Amino acid sequence: MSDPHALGHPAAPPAGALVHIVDDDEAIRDSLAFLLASRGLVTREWPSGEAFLEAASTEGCCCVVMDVRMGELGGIETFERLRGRDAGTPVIFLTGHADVPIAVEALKKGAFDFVEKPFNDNALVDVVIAALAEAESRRSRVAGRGVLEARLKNLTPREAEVLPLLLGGRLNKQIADELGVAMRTVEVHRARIFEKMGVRNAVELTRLLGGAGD
Amino acid sequence: MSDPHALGHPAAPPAGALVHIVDDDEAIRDSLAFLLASRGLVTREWPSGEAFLEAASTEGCCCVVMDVRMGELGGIETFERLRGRDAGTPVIFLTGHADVPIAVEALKKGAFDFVEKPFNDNALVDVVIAALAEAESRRSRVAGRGVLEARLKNLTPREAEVLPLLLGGRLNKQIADELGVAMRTVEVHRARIFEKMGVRNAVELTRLLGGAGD
DNA sequence: CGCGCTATTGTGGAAATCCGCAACGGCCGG
DNA sequence: CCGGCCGTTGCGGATTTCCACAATAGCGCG
Repeated sequence: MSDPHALGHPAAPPAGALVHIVDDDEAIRDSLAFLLASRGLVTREWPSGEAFLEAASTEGCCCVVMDVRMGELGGIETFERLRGRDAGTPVIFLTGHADVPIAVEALKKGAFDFVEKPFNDNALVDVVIAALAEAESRRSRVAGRGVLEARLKNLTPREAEVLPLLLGGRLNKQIADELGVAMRTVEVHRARIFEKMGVRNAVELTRLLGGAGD
Repeated sequence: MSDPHALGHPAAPPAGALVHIVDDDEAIRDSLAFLLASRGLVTREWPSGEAFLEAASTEGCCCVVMDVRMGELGGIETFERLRGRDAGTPVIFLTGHADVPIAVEALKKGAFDFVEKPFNDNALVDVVIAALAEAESRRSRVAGRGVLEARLKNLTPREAEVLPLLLGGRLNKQIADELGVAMRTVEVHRARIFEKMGVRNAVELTRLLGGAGD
């Protein structure tokens, strides 16, 4: 097992972070919870993939440590269902069986890491802390995108029509010709777009949206 | 083993594509070469990681199919050295030993795929073709970046100084104040930047460079 | 020394952008 | 019916951007 996204030794976990432990073996769950708690991490135990999916909230900053092999619903399948509803939560798989295709599949599907038992305690905790940092990073990105999308949704239909033309570097005169309106009208739309998007000019808007206004 | 980056059934490989086969077992090399040739792929065999690194050119569109365990220089180490000099060539690892940590490590280090022997012939060919498509895609991206960097290098020192200010959405007057020059001077630099970067206005420039002018 | 390049600056004029103020018409909901 | 919102347009004026033409000074290289 390797140190996955090592940027140096992982620091303290984000505030309010939670580690979900999903395993049908109670002894293992408890043992993991004890280990993580001894490093100041808050955990929540789940006896099955179903239980986890049914009742766990992954809204706050959290990650999942999950066994690959479980009763009805296996770890990989649980992971896929989780991704369907929340793709931002990092998942670390544990397995007691050397199974390369499963490991490859999990990682390619986006699992954060894949750990064979028995594992080194310190190394696993480091992976968990790194996963929590990644979870926090993903949340920040998603939040920023949400603000942007809300602002875009606040544009009127006509403003939304002008936006890509504006981002294309067109003159007001050209846009007016294309839409069959007066140049003054384009100026009004333009000013309203800047105001709603919280920018001062076309360059700031372009930096904010890049190619996303197409 | 899974279909890695499946976008549907992989099409024909890019023109001029080459598959490097790196394995110290000659029989396996020949067998692989035969299989890939039967699907119209051009191959080149290498008996060791050293031989491959020393004499192989990875400039054109190509990918590598490599055994994990080899004599002196192992597959993973060969891969790391290759990445040090050319990070764009996709590498597919083959292994006859179930070894999860190695698989996890390889994928996390950026390997394209990891395949256990014995493997399904058709599936392996599909992975190779997908890897070649990925190689082509990476080359296009790198080429585009090269053109951009050449243009940026063509700017005079003063122009390079004005660029980030321009991309920050600043007025010519503000830039002039900050640099302690006349507004006319800023206009000249600005016009020269547009000309050299092949754009017509600040919006086009911003789209081209995004935040990269900082 | 002459040439090319870089950096700077001024003049005058045109085009583009920005915007306050004002107004009109249509649509929708309370 | 009235008010709010959307879309449109005009006027006049200010600011900003763009640029042809012209010029100077400094530096490096053949």
